[in-house]
Amino acid sequence: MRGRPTIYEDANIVKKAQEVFWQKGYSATSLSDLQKATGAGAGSFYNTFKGGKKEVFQKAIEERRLAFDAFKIELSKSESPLELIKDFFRSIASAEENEHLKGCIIANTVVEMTFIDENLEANAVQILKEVEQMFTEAIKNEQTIGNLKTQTDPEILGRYLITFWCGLNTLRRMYPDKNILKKQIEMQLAVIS
Amino acid sequence: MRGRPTIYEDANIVKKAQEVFWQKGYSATSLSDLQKATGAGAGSFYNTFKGGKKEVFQKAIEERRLAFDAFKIELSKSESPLELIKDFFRSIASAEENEHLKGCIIANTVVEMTFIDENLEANAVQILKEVEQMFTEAIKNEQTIGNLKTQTDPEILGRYLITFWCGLNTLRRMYPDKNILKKQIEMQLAVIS
DNA sequence: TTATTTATGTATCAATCATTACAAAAATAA
DNA sequence: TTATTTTTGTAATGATTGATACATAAATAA
Repeated sequence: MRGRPTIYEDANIVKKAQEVFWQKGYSATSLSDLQKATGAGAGSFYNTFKGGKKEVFQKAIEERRLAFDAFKIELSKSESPLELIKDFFRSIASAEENEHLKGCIIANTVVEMTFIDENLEANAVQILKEVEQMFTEAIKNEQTIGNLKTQTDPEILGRYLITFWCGLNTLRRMYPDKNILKKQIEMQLAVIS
Repeated sequence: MRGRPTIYEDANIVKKAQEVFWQKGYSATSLSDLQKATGAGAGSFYNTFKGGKKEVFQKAIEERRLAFDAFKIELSKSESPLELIKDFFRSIASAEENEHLKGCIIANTVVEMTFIDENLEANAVQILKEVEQMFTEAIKNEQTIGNLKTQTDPEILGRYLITFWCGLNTLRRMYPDKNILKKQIEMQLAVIS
């Protein structure tokens, strides 16, 4: 390969940019913020991402989708997928305060982008729907096996969990407190049993 | 009273500005947006609100708090407060698509302002906590009277409802569909019975 | 070595940002 | 009428926005 070697790798820029977007959202994050966070100047930045700020944001969101996909694979290998999902919720309680305040970047994006950018909005909604689908299928399977008392439509229960996930996204900011969150999470998970 | 008469009344500017903030949030709303929406030019605008954009936003949020307070008074007069609260949730389902996409301006603000403006954030969180408190007390009363089967701590159930409220704020955008929302709302309200 | 290619750093762009300055308009008080 | 007060509209402010232009650095291929 010819040419001056790359210092600022794409993946690393996206990773650093994601951190900023996660905290401040899309609109409130300036290119100056991104340059400070990634170290890359305007030259490198626009050389790597012709689409500018928006493209990097999209990549940051896409990276998050991959994280969900990885969890999905873990789920498919698990002997008790629903328990894994429940533990996923439970793990929220013990997160650091800073993590509570950041919340879920996908849910944040749905709220922020509604009248701002149709594509970014639809993208984020789609990811949440995929997560919901993951919940729904896990519940459906457990019901089929006979591991669940509740016979409520798994579609409703899946939506219940994604609604909870999004509600938790705000509740964590209201109460970034381990004990409060833990109690709340256990209470809501008990509905799926 | 001396001086040129006011064309753009404070309350009306706030009302029109609120509509824009509700849709686009704080950061993505420019003063140009507000001037277009309110009709008032920079002169009138800064003459009325010395604090500029931020002050108008605060006033818009405060107006929303007043709406909640009005509901609280209605609640105190009602013979079945909990049922009124439930109907409040049920009424969400039949809102217009545009209303779904706007969501709850307070919940939106909590999400948007976290790392942007400490005061606006804390303000919005406080309002959500007051609404939660309203839920909690209504539930507590019904339990005392003996109208509720569930003996779960009313504090937990109040938080359950505010979590649902915030979750719904995102779910409505995922599914701005009357039937889907209605089913979901009934299912979640059934927990409080 | 020399030509070519790619990445980087810096200067700069026009556009927009929130805000201020200020003169004219439009009312009342004297 | 004239002085005073307040609101309004417009022009301008300096700062910041996202993005581009371009020379230079730093590598490989010929």
